[in-house]
Amino acid sequence: MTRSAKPGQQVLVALRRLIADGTIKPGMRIGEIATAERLGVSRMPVRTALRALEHEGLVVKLGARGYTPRAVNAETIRGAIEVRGVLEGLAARHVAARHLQDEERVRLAQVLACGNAIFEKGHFVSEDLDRFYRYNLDFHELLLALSSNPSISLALERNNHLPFASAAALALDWDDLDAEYVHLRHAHEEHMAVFDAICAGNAVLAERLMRDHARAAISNGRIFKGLRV
Amino acid sequence: MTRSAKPGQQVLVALRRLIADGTIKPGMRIGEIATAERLGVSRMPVRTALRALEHEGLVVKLGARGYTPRAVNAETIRGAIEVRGVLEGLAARHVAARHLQDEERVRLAQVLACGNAIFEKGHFVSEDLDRFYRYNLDFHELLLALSSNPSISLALERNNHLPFASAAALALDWDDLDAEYVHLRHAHEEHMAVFDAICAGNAVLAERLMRDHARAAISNGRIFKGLRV
DNA sequence: GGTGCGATTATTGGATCCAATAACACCAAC
DNA sequence: GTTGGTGTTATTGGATCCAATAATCGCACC
Repeated sequence: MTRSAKPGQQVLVALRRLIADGTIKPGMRIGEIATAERLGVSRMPVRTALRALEHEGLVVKLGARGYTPRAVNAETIRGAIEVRGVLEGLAARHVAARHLQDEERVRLAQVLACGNAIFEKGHFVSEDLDRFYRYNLDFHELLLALSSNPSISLALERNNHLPFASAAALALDWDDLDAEYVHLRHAHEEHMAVFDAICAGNAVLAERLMRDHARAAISNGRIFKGLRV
Repeated sequence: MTRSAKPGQQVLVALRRLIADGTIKPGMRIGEIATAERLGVSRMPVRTALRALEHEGLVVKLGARGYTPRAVNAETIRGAIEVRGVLEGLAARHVAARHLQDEERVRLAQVLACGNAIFEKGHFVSEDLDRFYRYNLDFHELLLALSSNPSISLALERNNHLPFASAAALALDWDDLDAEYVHLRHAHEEHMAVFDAICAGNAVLAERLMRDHARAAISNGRIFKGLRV
């Protein structure tokens, strides 16, 4: 570990990376001692990190023989995305049900304006993927923040740790910008539809649109292209 | 701690109790050293337990000065129950959508038969509250198990740690058995309605009924009677 | 040759020790 | 009198050490 941050955080992010990029595959043992030596730290931060990852659902315990990455297949991800859709749908319903203050509506509109700015020139350049990533994250997070129900974010945290399950996971295809343009523009239009439903105070419509937004991510098979199933 | 179990589990349940019964109120500091001495164990299991409780959302960190119980008011609980309703609704929808195997339907019916047995004599004796508690838990857990989406259970675990938020929290009134009878019988009838919708393959109805089942727990003001708001 | 029991070994969980850090208090200077 | 800085102290995070436990390997007996 060349990073100079605190050992605890180092180990946490290092393990997440090792699991995410497949260096440690499901079925392989993750022992405290071996991991500690591998990362050049003591066993203690490794222990802490493993307990944390277990709580996040990224690893599972193997009795007295350490941990192993949780086996994650397409079905698991589909389920996690469905959970996200339902919870974000609940958030959208709440936001639509209580009438927003002007200041709050303006903040939402500003985020959406960022989205419009990305698409208005009619095509993508490669930086636009980064811009969309940022905009997309902002929209989803602001919606949760406006829902005034912290339990929703809390329940979502776990799913968001699973690869491909969070709203941040877009599985962007950096080679086919035109295809991404039409696809992500569609997602952006769904965002705007949710916004319209919220402004109209149509709670059930806002919820359904938000759910469909997640379902679109499921039916979009390209999400799984990077996954070894 | 007089218990002879493993220190780690001891500390975890001890802290949960101390927080649940109000011995440690929100705002009070929970330090590793003080807690370790109080429970007669080393600082290590206390540290582990506090990290776990933080992941569960029961305590929050106070910078470098330990932890404190998360302030939980009626609004928080309402939000958590709503999350539970949405997630259990999703489970019910899944169960209704895929057609159950006979063996699975029988298991559900058996659980419901336990419920019928509790109510058929037309009134409650005090043991019936325990029996209903067990039956209620079985029903909710079986539904989650049958949903074939482990992400739902995972997302629910956090909420279930909040007091009064889980399906196990019924806030039973041990003094007014007759009032409990009519109230819990209503809950039981809701369970049966969900079962009927599942057997009929009516997914949207099953989901709505399950949501309403949780909403009923919200509108049931007695849930909050034990809460210092 | 297979199975069961025992011993050894590896690995996690707990305790104690040490270092780094952040809060608090006190003192001095403006 | 107030404010800023410095020193002390308390508290968490990390490392090392120790004990308990479970798994594996080997040997003996059936």
